[in-house]
Amino acid sequence: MFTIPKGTKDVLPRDSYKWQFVENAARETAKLFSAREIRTPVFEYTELFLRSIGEETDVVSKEMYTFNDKKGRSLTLKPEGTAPVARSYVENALEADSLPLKMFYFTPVFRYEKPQEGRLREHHQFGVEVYGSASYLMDAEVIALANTFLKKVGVKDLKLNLNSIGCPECRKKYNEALKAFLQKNVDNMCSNCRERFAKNPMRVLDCKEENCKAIVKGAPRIIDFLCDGCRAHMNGLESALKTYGIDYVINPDIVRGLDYYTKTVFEFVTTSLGSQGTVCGGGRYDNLVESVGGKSTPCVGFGIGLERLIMLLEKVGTEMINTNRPDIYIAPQAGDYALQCVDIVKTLRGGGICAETDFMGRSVKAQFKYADKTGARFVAVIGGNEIGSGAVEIKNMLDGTKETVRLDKITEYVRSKKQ
RNA sequence: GUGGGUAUAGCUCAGCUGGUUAGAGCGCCAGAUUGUGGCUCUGGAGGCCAAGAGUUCGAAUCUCUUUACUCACCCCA
Repeated sequence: MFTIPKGTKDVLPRDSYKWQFVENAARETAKLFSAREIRTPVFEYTELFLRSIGEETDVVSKEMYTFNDKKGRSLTLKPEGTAPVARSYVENALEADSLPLKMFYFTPVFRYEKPQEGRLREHHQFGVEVYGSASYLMDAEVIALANTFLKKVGVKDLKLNLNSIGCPECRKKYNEALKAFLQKNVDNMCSNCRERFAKNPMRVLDCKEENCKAIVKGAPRIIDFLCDGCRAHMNGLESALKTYGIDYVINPDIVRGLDYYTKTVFEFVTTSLGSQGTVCGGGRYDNLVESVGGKSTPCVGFGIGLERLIMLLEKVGTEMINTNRPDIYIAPQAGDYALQCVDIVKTLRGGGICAETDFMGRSVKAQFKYADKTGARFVAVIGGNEIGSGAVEIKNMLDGTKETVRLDKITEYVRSKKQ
């Protein structure tokens, strides 16, 4: 017996409607905001991710699926969706299109991690990336897009956490201040944090160790060290969010783990998913395009984890509309009528009706059960009476009522009733 | 990468201190008189009890190893 690789999941026929529901909502929302779809390959040259995400990050340093192809080129399965879009933007000179350019995508992303609740080695993201605008209005727009989508899909208890990690200039000052603050307690921190202190002191802030939590209390916050430009950006974003009517909390602790972020960072977080509560993460990355070889271009974007989102919807009991149901099931009264049923089904399908019939030689009763389970909206039995009279009783499976319809009018009948 | 936990039918789980043919619920299939679902009742199919080794007269049950899964840390979606 073969088993599925660790950290991956099949989407089964009985569940695929959930994905379709979420993806349709995402597409509709993207369209509402005039974002257009972009598709990039599942793998890229490894160098792209080293440059853009940052070699010191966990994602790059230990989580990438990297391999050599037959010509010895180093390729990597995409560990996130943003860098490939940046590569494509530069490579295809998309700045020649009118800016701002709003894009969205669906993509699998691969990270070699230890799987747990809400964390997989292959997961899927709905992502949005907007290029060309440095305005805080665009940050708000992108957040509003995410918010609209999440609302549309039916999640309620998500909290928007907002922070600014400044530009490289303010961050440098902040790191110095933070180090100075932590200096006296370095010896009392956990071993992880001692390392973090040296490499990236900001990471000490979200340590869960009680000791470190205590040490960190009262630490300077990046948000207090913003330069005038970054501060104005943040203030502007806040007022724009108020205009959109989107609630948020400033959370000085959120620091995204990818090096390309600047200024605005945000997360939509839930408490219903255990410790993997981040359903959507994003922010501004004004230096990414340049680091990938293009000309300096301001950008904002986010990624939403589809598995986590669907898990959340299941948990809070949101109804995901199942569109994978036959409109009508045509049941042969006995095997002799199978061909007549095929003929009727053929006609119905020609008219755009999703029609199904028996392929198992089952009794009428068993066919009704089957039709019920597949969610068929109507059922009609075809036998001697119907062929003789040219009319059939069509049963409405929702309320059990029946109506008599002429055999050559079934398509019109179902079409008029099905919406 | 670091720690816990769990492995028995398709799914969720019972199987007490080791004792004969391994159980339930759900699901699946089929019946409950004549061509009609959802409720109820009856019957049926389906398990090398994760794998390997050991202890024992005897192991799903005890011990060890392996593997898988899972949760938390880390990181992220």
